[in-house]
Amino acid sequence: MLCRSSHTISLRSASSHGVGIRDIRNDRSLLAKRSVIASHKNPSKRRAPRFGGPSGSVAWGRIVGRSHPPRPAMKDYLHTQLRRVLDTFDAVPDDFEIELEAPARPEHGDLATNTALRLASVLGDNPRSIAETVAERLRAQVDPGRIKSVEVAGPGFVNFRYAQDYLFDGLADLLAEGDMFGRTDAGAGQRALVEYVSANPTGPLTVGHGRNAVLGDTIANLLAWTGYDVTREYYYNDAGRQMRVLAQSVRARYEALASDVPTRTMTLDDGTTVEVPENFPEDGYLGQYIVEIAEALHDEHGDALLSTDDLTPFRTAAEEAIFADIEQTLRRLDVKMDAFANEQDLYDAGRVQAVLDGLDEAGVTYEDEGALWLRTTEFGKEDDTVLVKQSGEPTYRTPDIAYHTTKSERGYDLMIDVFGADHHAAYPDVLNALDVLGYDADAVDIVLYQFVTLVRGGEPVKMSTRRANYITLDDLIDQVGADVTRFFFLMRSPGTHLNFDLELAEEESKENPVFYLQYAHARICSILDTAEEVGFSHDADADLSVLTHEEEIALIKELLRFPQELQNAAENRAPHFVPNYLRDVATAFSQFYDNCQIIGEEEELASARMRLALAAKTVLKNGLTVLGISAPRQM
RNA sequence: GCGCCCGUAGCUCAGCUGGAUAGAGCAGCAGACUUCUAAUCUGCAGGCCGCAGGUUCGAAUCCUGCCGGGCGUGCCA
Repeated sequence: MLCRSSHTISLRSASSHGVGIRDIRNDRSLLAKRSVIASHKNPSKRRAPRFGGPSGSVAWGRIVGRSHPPRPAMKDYLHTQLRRVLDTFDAVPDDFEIELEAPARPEHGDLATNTALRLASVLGDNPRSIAETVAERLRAQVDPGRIKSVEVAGPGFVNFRYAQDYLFDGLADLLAEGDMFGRTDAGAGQRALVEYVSANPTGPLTVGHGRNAVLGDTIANLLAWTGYDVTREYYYNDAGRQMRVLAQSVRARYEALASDVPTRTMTLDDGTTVEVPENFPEDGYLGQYIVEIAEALHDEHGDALLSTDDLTPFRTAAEEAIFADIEQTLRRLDVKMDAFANEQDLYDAGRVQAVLDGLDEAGVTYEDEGALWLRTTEFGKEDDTVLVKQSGEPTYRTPDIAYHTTKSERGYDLMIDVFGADHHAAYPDVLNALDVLGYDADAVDIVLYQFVTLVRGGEPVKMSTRRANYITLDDLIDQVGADVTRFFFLMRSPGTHLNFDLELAEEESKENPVFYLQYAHARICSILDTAEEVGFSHDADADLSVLTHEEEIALIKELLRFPQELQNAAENRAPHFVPNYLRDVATAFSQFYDNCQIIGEEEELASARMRLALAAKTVLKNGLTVLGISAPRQM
């Protein structure tokens, strides 16, 4: 009796006039989250108001990408110069792509190109001699104020060395830009939607959700820093089986509180047993938080809810309580959301129906064994996929497709989904369906991350989701702190399986790489303060050209890479580039600090070094900000 | 079986849109604090880049086939 579908699709009508949705439940969740979907009920409108808008999206903070055109990067400059040279060769194809990169070894210069090597077969000449010609022509046209030398080396590389004035100009720009340094405009004028977390409100966030949240939040930051107008969105399923079982779980606990209810013994997957109230669902949620929600309901309503068959009060109470918990956890991690979207609104707005109609019109669905199928075999899958179950209830995939159509219609140029590896089989269906329905599936980009395994002293931590005796994301933050948690999730590529050793994280938090970065920042703050206390000062027109020490030059070069690093990280959806780069910055600063004094030097040099230290602090601060990690003034 | 991810130093991982002598952190060994934060720095040691073929002037990187681990392959989400 408790087990009624919220959404029943009649297949009889599906085959002829398109499916109809009988929505038995009209009393929508009372959640404070207002929907982004409700305002897009009209599918014919392909363009939605700019983000925020009448949807009244809920936010607790956002970063809006402010565009700040940087001075043309050296890479771009040399790219142009090289292109001009290549145009003087007849046989070079127009679409030949010039590659410029920073060599691994400093003796190979600051930038290098393999152009001659790659042209050897095309031009039928040996790479060395092509390189000589290219280098010679470049030398004749390149601005000596920017490029000090153009040399041929190795098998035929052309290596470039920066003129020192270029470095000093760059450093001055960096300082002038301050907390804007690093921002670029590749995404200017474009809108991006990043969907992440998207955990259903059935329990506390897990460590896996944490990886998702931190990855998504940081990718959103990166896009904002590269000029995109970014919206951060959380989607959850509140209309399906999961929430029903959740409500049933709460109800069973509530009944046990309100009256004497017989218990029964339930056997779990791992063979252990647990005593539950008689009416507790077979696949119910066993966590203590369910009991607490039931207790709160009982405190408020007494036994009054015993008489109703309606699950709504239980579901609503659970959803509200759990979402409050989830938001609290996300806040601790400084994970920001602009908007929430839910499944129920998609039904209410007719969007699920519209998808089924559209797919039907496209002829990619059929009815069999009482279910409605999507012909995924035509997209290269082994089997077709069920869209609507025999019970008349759509599978999660169907509203998922509908949700993505609403994203497209809201006019985003780029849509990123952050999914756990367990979703990799599902998202191709969504993309293919979008394509069939006439949406631009190419604008959707999926970031898949591998699972997190908690390890203690080399041994995997045994966790049972069923029992809810797992270490939650909150627990993890309690143990190692928000900064370490974020950093750990960000320092490795999403594609690699993450072994999170709790013992190591607790014991060695002092040795944790995140402290290395924070320490460098704090140290700079202290150095600058101390220098000022003893009477040194610096201002914007300090002469930077006195910075000629090897470590000073190396540090400047490292700092100037920052905008490009952020851009690479954003383009590749690879947040882990940033911690890796920042470690190099911190190292370069420490080496500078080790070799170069401020206090005790003559005033001009001291001022210039203070400016350089300030620049390093700026890059560390900005980088940590992108990562959502604090940059303390002292440690 | 099929699909996707992973396999690099003792450990955890970068590097993978092909480039020059394969890197970092931790662990190990040896050094550096009367000096602006030693949570730091310097040096040493540590590698058939899972295996075998192939493509290329050049392969950790691309292709094929194996081996090993993970995740999928639900009318669960």
